[in-house]
Amino acid sequence: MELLPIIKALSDETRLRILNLLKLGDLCVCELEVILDINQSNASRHLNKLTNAKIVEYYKVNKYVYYKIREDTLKEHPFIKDIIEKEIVNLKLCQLDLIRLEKYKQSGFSCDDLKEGKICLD
Amino acid sequence: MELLPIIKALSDETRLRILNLLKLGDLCVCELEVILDINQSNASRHLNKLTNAKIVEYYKVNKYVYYKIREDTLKEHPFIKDIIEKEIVNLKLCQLDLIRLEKYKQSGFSCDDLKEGKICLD
DNA sequence: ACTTTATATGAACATATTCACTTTTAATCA
DNA sequence: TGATTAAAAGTGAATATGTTCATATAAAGT
Repeated sequence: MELLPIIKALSDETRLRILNLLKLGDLCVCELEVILDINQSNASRHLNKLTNAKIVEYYKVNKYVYYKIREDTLKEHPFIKDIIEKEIVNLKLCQLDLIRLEKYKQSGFSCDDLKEGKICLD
Repeated sequence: MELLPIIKALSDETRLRILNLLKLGDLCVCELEVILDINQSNASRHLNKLTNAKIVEYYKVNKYVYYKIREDTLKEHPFIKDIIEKEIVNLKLCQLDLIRLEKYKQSGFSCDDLKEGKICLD
């Protein structure tokens, strides 16, 4: 509905990186922190912007808050989908993030393990 | 090529309004000033941002600088075209701008008349 | 050459955004 | 109930962005 807040929400590299990861599946805040190597406060704020723009939404599972892309908004504003699927792919940082995401997934670790430094994605 | 500067250039209402007008044909700076009712400095700066992002380009005719949308960039980044053609249309201000553009065109006046206050678009 | 004028740019200011650090909230688990 | 903890929210500093006024530039017309 609100075009400008959407474009503004998309005009930040960290937020594009977040969408780049969420494109492949829901993730909770602490997972995003580790994979993107950003602090909790930052992650929360950027997720809040994306939420306000209705680009993502969240749901809770136990202690964790999972974020996911809102398909209804993507359907209403196809250009967002276009950016996420076709444009972001070319950003170097996003490509590296995907490698880190893959490492994380293959590690078999869960959120509970993250904060204990059990995982090194570098 | 540079995604983020493009999205940032699009994340401002005045610049979207400019693109909304240029979509229907090239316009010079002074025409944009009058139709959008913004001052010259502002117009110039916003046009500069759009130019840097390679969304528009300019050419000179006599004393006037005309701006036009860069079709090559739109082809390379279809989401821009999508925003200009399908999204902007819903912005109230853009709709009003189109009415003013129409009035200007039908007035038969040229750039040379603009500064003399011969035209009232309200 | 001089003046005019369309556009660009510099400087100052106001506002908005981002970030790190800290505190709060709310839920979970002992 | 009390402790723990994931996430959100407050604060202030740093940076970025937008606006205006004044001036510069560069081309056109006289």
